[in-house]
Amino acid sequence: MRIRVDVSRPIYQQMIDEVKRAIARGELKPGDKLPSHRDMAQEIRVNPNTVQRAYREMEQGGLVQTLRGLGTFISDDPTLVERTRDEMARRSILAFVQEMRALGFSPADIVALVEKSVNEFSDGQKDLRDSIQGIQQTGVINSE
Amino acid sequence: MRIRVDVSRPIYQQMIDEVKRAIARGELKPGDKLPSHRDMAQEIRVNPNTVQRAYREMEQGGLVQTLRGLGTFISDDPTLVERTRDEMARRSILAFVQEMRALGFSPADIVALVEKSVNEFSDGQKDLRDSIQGIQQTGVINSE
Amino acid sequence: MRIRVDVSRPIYQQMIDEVKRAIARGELKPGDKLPSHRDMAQEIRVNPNTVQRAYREMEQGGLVQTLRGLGTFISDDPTLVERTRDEMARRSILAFVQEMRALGFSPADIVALVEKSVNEFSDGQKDLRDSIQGIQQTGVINSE
Amino acid sequence: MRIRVDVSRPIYQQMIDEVKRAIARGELKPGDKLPSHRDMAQEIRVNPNTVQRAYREMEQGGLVQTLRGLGTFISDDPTLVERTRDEMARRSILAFVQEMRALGFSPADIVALVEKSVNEFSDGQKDLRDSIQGIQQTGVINSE
DNA sequence: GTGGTCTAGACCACC
DNA sequence: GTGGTCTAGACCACC
Repeated sequence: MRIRVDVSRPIYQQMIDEVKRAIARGELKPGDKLPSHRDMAQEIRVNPNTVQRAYREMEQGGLVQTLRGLGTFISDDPTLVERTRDEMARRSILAFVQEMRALGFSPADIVALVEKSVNEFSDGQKDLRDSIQGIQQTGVINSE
Repeated sequence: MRIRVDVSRPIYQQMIDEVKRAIARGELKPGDKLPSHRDMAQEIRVNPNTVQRAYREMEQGGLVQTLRGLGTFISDDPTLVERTRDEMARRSILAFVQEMRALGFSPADIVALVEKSVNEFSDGQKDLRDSIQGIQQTGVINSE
Repeated sequence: MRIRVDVSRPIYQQMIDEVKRAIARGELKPGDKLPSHRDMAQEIRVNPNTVQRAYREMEQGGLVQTLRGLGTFISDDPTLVERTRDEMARRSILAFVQEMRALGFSPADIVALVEKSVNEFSDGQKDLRDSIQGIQQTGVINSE
Repeated sequence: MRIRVDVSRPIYQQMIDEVKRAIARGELKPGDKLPSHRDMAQEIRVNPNTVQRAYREMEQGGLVQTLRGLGTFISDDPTLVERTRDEMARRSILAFVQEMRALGFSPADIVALVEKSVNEFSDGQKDLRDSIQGIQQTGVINSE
């Protein structure tokens, strides 16, 4: 048996994922300005260096553009939203299918279960979301 | 935009989830003995009290049985594996569908993508698993 | 012959029993707030962790509800008082009948003795209570 | 609300009660010899002074007789068993009726409930006893 | 200020 | 050696 305890993903990676998710969902649009790393750091109560690292890696990945003295902006790339959405979706699907296979579900089972779940899933989503005990949050920032 | 940084789920809950996953996958079978809380604590480098709390809550949830002086054992309940598998699957599906909907995929999209993914999915993937998840682990224990 | 010396029930279990008794007697009502675990700990001179454990187990048992940052409250469940009263009564009766049987009294004796005692029992006895039990108490808290 | 936590009755009182219970049940008979206080202390892992105090108080209460150099013996009083049994029963009944009244049961309720319980209560007693989670024991001595 | 988690470590009961 | 209880105290999240 294997028991794993993760002490939590590195914060800068979590931040990158959150930005990607926001882009994919349309909550952040190309051209939008991110808070300065100092502001961001203060709001989510994280070391400014950590934010800077997240911004730096996002820049290297083409996700954002940093203009000295002006700030950091979501890249003005017309394919960005699409690409990000696909990446996030691919990751999601892969992890999901792997987990379900590991639990012993056949491909047919998985499809059937998702089909059933997706249909029951109408407007009540937002409410369902809160009822998931899964994720504890440390800091939440609300810009826009 | 919302940036969330999770501090990671409580260790004792992660431990419970890992045990549930192991049961659901058949890696832990009814009657199997878990390491003593002291051993487990040492191996995953966590305080014995934390392990004990995980064990205690699993006992209260009927997942394990504790015999004083003997140890803690996976419950010898014939429905346990099935029930646990179902619970884990339900959680997995719910989280997945919510994420995909948040990314803007329609129910039909989701089903189609899962269908496609599931078919491409052969057996060699087990190995890919560890390299993908990107989860920073503190301790890993391998018993049995 | 058997001489037993009990080290006394665990403190957290005694606390749970006391709360159940108070609910069953109507001294604590659904919606009532319990003292914060820190206050309670100080007043009955017990470690805050011990109180927290009692509160946590009561929450898991549906006896109380905990609202983060607000406090711990007796569950607002209409059946709670009734259910708790029944549980406490059942425990009381069972222990009593067992003791009497062990002392060699026949079922008929027991009923007769209780019948006699119950009739002699007027209302002034509430006051006698504390002077009789002979229980050494450490801390007593009086809220409300 | 009142929350009481008893740190446990004084051990010497518990010992006296256990001896009374054993006499009342016929497990200890007039003339029987009790272990020396040193032996008793060792077996139930209690300070010899504590045992000595219990023996002293039992002697003062006429329950036992101590013959220097010979030991401590259950009093050879023909009425002892009867008297002790009555005392234990009276205490039991009183505590029980008070508790039930405090829980809001009417005299008629109490009699009815006891009547019902006593009838369901046949031979399975010993087994029922173990299933009560109430009492934790520290030391158990088995003589005779 | 409220609850929640976690560590460190003592001491006990049952084997 | 196994689990169970408890203390002392740190640090965090949510108000």
